[in-house]
Amino acid sequence: MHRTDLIAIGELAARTGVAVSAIRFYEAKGLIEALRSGGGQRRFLRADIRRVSFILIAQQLGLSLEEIAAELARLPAQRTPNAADWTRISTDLRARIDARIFALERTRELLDQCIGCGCLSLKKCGLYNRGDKAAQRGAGPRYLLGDRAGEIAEVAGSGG
Amino acid sequence: MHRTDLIAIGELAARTGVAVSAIRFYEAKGLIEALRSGGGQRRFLRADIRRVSFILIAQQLGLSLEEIAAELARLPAQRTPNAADWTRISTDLRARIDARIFALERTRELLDQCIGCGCLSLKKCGLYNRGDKAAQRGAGPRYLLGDRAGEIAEVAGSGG
DNA sequence: TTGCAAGCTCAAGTCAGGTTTAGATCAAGC
DNA sequence: GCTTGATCTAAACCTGACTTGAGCTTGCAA
Repeated sequence: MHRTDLIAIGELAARTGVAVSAIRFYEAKGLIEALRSGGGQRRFLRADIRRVSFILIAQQLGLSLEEIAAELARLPAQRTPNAADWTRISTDLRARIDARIFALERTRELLDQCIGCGCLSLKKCGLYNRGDKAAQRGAGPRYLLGDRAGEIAEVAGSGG
Repeated sequence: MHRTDLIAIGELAARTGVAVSAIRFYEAKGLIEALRSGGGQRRFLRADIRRVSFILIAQQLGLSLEEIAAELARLPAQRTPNAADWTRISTDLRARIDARIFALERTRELLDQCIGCGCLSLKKCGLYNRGDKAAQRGAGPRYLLGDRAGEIAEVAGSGG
């Protein structure tokens, strides 16, 4: 542990490619924690570079910040995720990807049937009927309920 | 053409499973058009049931309302999309699905490599380096730039 | 004719994931 | 000691896709 083990927010930003404002935002959301200098400036551990990079990866895989926070909360605070942690987490993530691929393949099948018939029929079209189910889930913006990525998986999974 | 060829907003909502407020919203955005009754209430053509169902399907495939509006604008106004229209459009959509599946498969490959090594390394990790690129795209919420669904396709497509 | 569900408009609110701005303070080099 | 650049906080703003609410009108059936 050298004295340079603590880094400023600007360096963390530079190292991860994330904007300074985003890092503050992540801290506010509880995804990362910061120590403070005498003058009140944030000081991060080098380990936080990995934490932030994990956030970026998980985001790419479609997790919301809330879900990411939940994953990170399972790690010992302020510790770099080690190989075992990462294996567990990334195995979970892989299952998500598998589900999304499966759902898209199912969507493609349905679409192929649609291309064939050209009907866009409310009664018969598998694609439409999935949308219909989604719409009947109740109030609230469907977008926010996860219909962008998650919905397709769920509906296809439940046998449309 | 019976006299019941025109339907009220409530019926359109019921037939499509979309909230009345959402239909008004779509009209405001120019995705659909409404005639008006003597008293000023909206009256839709039955064909609009198909238009709305198309909106739902396209949304499931990740198109924004703006993109959907663009697709719909290419159709003759107030006409039911016919088989030829639908074939063209759905073939386009199929290409999108293919791209997304491909991108996810690539992501899965990278993740599998990661599971093996457990490094989460900034230098070596394919997943992380993609995130890094995304972060460097400039200002604005990455989420809104299409990184939720589109980004993965683009980055993987451009040869990672 | 009355009663009430369904419809109308317009403005404002919501949610995620941040960015931007303003005005003040800190840290470091010369 | 001074200047300059980095950082601080708090609040406002942004996009997309809607919903909610207030206050008022239509339309249809009994």
